[in-house]
Amino acid sequence: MAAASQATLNQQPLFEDQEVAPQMGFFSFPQHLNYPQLGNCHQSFKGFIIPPPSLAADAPTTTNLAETLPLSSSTHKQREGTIASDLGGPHLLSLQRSHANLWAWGEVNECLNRKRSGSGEDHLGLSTIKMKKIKARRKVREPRFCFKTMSDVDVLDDGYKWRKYGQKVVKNTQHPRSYYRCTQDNCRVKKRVERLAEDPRMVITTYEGRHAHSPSLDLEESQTPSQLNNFFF
DNA sequence: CGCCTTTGACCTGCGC
DNA sequence: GCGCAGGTCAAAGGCG
Repeated sequence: MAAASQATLNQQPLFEDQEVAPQMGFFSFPQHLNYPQLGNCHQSFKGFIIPPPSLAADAPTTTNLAETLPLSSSTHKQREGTIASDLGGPHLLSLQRSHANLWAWGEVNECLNRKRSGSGEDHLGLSTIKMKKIKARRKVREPRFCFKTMSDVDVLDDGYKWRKYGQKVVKNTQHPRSYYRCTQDNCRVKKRVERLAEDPRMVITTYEGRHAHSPSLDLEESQTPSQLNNFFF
């Protein structure tokens, strides 16, 4: 795997700018989410951690890397190039910064805020009230991870078996959002798939929760006990 | 027959 | 309290 992708959420971010580094990181598809099918292959799904959408009231529903990251152009281009070369194709892309991803962002931000001395508002202007609301909702939400890919097919082959349990037309979008649930017994992981309104070629996938089992492909093929031990933080 | 998708109804949270 | 929008349920039907 490329050196630039070595940093994960739990590791030292690869940023020169220490002011923004704690909030963002260049990472491989998070291992703790247990998607080896996505995270370990060459076209591993990588992206950028982007500040929570709730921190910017006028933030667009979705963003792209160039618009979002407060990095120097040279830094950005360098990383962008890394992504392109790693992918070797039109696959990978960026995390999405949407309402659907809000709880996940809240979780990331909460961790970051523990390191900071709190005041009425945090460094990015998030009000205490808003934070409380986010935390209140998070009580009933599993951690989420969201990313977008350019793909003709809606459902990515992540190694797990999913059963569709709902579809909903989302306001101001032409394409319906599909809801999937892991078919494994006792596994409550969910997945949402929708196409980007601005660019229907882009598929936005949101995972909610963590699998407590291995991908179905692994079950059928080779699986070692050590692999089974890697599912949790 | 079992598993899956479809789809309308229902539930829930949130903003006003 | 009301209405809206997102999320979920569950019955019905399709498919292998």
